[in-house]
Amino acid sequence: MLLSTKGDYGVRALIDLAKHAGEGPVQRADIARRRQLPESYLDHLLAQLRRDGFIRSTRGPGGGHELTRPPEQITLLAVLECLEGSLAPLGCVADANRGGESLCGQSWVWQELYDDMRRRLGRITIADLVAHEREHEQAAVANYTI
Amino acid sequence: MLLSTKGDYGVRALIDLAKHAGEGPVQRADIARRRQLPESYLDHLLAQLRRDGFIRSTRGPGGGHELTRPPEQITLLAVLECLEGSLAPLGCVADANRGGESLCGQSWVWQELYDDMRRRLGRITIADLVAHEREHEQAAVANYTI
DNA sequence: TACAATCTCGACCAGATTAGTCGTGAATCC
DNA sequence: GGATTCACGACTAATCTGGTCGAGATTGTA
Repeated sequence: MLLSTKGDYGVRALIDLAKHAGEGPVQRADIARRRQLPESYLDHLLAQLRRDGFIRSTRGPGGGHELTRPPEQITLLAVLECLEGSLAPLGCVADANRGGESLCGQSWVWQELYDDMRRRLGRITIADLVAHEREHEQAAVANYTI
Repeated sequence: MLLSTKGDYGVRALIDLAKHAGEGPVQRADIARRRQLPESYLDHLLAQLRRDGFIRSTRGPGGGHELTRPPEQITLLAVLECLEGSLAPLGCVADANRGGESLCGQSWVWQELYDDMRRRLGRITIADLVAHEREHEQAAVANYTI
């Protein structure tokens, strides 16, 4: 498994924030409820996202979390590397890409795959994910009214 | 990290067997020495490869391990799925691809990436890896003689 | 038949990671 | 002052990783 729930949950949380952008801070409890995430675990993920500058948080009544940038400027790649660390498929590929040295046997295979994956994830933004989610809602509504 | 050392070591072992195909059984100790793997750990990997029909093993003096098929017919995909289980990047993708049900939020992204990776790995065989290794040896020798 | 070489298989283990929970404290608003 | 909300670190249980070890089965050879 390339990703743990950290990446998954974290992206879901950012989608939620993006969807409520411009409405003031969004509370942790609301994110957790809407996205079905354990709130106290979400806390850790938000902390990481804050440290890396994806969100800003304010305390006290009416406080909560907000994106620091428009969702069009937040790539899936950046978010996942923030929450998961390197996405390299194999240790030796990660080493090599951090200026390390030896590539292991089949790493030419992995390097290609890795580069391609990063390229793709670098082109997808949180805004894309929100758009996709909205489409699905639309579809659900359409089904409903027929 | 998508892969653990299991996949890595297992592939290395199969490359070794492919390189010595037609010379009779290859001993675990020799594979371990040549490929720099812990022998008793390699034991487990060979057991798994045997259960899945990639290799055949014989005991007693002169015994060892051999490929059951020509290396051109063994894909990297098959080997890795044998040793690592599903290569799906995310749990929900694995579920969906085993006839499961719900795909999670961003899974359209992952499904595409996953399909592409499987296609690629399905086209690479152990024979390709051996060829690649031989080339590198050639290159090393060439450097030497200059 | 004895013995040595090999694989076979399961038990065991230490350390890391994952996926959390919980509690205390700090900031903020009323 | 009290309620609300985030901040942060300690703690935990379960699982995975990357092994080691030992007793036993099988086979070739002298």
